[in-house]
Amino acid sequence: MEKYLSQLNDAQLAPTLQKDGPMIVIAGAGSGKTRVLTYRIAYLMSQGVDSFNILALTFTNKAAKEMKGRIAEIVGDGEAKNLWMGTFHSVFAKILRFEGHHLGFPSNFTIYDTQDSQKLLGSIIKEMGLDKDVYKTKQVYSRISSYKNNLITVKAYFKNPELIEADTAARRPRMGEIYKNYVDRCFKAGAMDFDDLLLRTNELLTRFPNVLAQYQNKFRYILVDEYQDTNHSQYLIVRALSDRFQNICVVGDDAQSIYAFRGANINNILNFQKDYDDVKVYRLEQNYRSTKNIVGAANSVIEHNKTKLDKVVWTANTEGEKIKVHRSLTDGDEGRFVASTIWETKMNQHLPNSDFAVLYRTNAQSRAIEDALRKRDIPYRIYGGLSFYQRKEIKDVTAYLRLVLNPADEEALKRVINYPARGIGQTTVDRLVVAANGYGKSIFEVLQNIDNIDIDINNGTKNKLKDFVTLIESYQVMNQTANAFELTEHVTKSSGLIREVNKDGTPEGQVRLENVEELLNGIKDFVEGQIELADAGDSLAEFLEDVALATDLDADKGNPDHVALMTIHLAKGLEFSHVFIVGMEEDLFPSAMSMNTRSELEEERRLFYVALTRAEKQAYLTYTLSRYRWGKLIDAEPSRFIEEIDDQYLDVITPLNDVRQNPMLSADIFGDVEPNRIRFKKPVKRKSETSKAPKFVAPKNLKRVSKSSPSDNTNLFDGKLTVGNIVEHARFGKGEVIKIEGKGADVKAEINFEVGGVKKLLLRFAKLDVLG
DNA sequence: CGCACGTAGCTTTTT
DNA sequence: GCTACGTGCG
Repeated sequence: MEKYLSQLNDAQLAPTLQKDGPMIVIAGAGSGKTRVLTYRIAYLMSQGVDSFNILALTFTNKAAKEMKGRIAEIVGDGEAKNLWMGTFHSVFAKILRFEGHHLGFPSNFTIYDTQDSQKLLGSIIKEMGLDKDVYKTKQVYSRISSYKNNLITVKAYFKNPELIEADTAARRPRMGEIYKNYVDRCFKAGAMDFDDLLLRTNELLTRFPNVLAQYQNKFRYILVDEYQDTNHSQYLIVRALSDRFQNICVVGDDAQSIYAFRGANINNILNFQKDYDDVKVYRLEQNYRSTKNIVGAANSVIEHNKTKLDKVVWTANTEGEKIKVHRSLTDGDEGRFVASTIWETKMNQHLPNSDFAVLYRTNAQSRAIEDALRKRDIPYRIYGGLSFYQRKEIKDVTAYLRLVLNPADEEALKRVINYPARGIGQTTVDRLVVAANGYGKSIFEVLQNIDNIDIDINNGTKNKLKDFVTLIESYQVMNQTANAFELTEHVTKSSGLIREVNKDGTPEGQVRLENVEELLNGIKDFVEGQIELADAGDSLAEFLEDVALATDLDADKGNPDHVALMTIHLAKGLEFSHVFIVGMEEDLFPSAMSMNTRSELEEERRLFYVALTRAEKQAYLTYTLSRYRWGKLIDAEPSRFIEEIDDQYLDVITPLNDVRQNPMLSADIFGDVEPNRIRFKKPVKRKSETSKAPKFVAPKNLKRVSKSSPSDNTNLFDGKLTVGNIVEHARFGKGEVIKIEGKGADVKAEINFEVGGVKKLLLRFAKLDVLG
């Protein structure tokens, strides 16, 4: 142990050696917080703390796995194995498998992913006969998600007039009913969504004091990584579990809080000291990762945020290279610049591909980079995006498997009952859903009793339904003896899935087939891994849980020497020698959708801070003058974040000739380009500025009926408005109707939108259906 | 009921 | 530019 502790500096050593009591470690980027966590756990164990009594919550399962690996190196495999380590979601899913029966859930409950949840909400909205353009599934889903993350149950919702009023004002008065139906349907299907894993854990710990006591007693030492990204629901779980022993260690960096959009509450870390008595505060401020230039640049950026804890990150590392800023004409050029720079740098300096990462704000940006890298034969891997397990063909296979384990799983059933096609149409499924709701049973139970219930389905279809039930039941029988791999292989073949995927013979079909094969290989590895660990429980159930909670980062396969392409969010916690941050443009980064409030903009800035601090030696910032978005070329201007970096850390490398000599650009676009300076003037005047009419974008909750061009302000809308109504606008958020004039077909409404506290924008549009 | 075609909406980030 | 869903015909 001493050997390891000697690797720590004094600042790191202090929190590592504090065995008991509440403590917070505020850890700057690259300051070795993972090392502190790792060694602290090992140290606890060396001090006689039983590994069964330690709970460590991490942000990704990959982080947990790596940390466990390192701890195993110190204390040995056997001991490390007993640690409870993982994401909030995976740890509490496990606990809910044991304890969920208290809440009426089966141990084999399904975990609904976002897609499942949204599909279910879509059907509920349809069944209730609501307008799907007003009740958009995505918006409804995120609303419900935020209720759950704030522990607002259905009951609590109906007791809260403010919430009801807010939803009514947003023209969704029946949100509460949707919420109730959704929760009921999930419960009946034996399913929990991501938020339920936390909400139901809270419910469990609150309603069953003996269960709480049991886990308080078990988890005597609790460590939470990335504490700045915990939401209210997670916060309460941690508080409840740590309440008895108060041995709670949270680690985080307020400057790297980037998940407010999914409910993370930065106040959890800002207020930690108020939550427990006698909290020890530690600060890790020395950065071991990056050069002085990178650390300096990152500090100068984060200075612009008002909300932050006191902390000065510094480094003893070398000055290093300045941050290079590069401008391109289009996103294609940007990609080519990235690819050629990677190529030259790795050739000149003999570096592996894995030293390079390309980070972007949105997944859609990966395409141009990808194309350029492919042309240069530079191996790359895209992380995130549509993850493997979300692909259609994979979800089809796992839906069968889910149904085997939990036949009540409504979304899985709807997915495969007619795939591959077996003559069971939408009408039949709708009738089954109605019957299931009527009888208070699952659809599968209705199917099993199809002859004994009153349902309008003809005999031919009934027989097809019976065949389907027999098929699933045969899989259930097989699952009692076969392992997950054998079962899955049998399912894909006998259900006709393989045939279906294979039948079109197109290259895409070929890829889908390969994906299914990859899934089978994955299951095989999983099963074999279990046998090795002598851990063979219900292999299918465990595999499905892994799938449901897998992040793309977790699976590392293929050629390990590749350039990494990912969103900045996904890059948190990682480091690379050379980092390209692409798309440094206004409206993209910061995102157009995150500039309405100071706190949103500050989160974008923290995101940029995270991006910059991933780099060890060299960072590049690239922006373009125009970029393809929605298949259209649109103008772009440099991100304000470039401007916020102190000049001394920047090196503007765009060769001026590149721009001047390009026939596509005349000199007057840029005027006289000053040497070695970026011009933040808009390169081209946009239409919206020159034309007199205000740019017209449809308010979100008004349905467009006519098809006239967007610049035309005589669009016809199907919407009901009255003065004072709140309308949602595609770009600026909420606005208030301040005036309505005219009659019948010539009604005009003026709407005032507040942007960042300032009344900025006035829109006019016509031909509305006006109330009152 | 199944398939082909058309169109709307999308692109902020994820467990 | 792509995808997912809706519509209309066989």
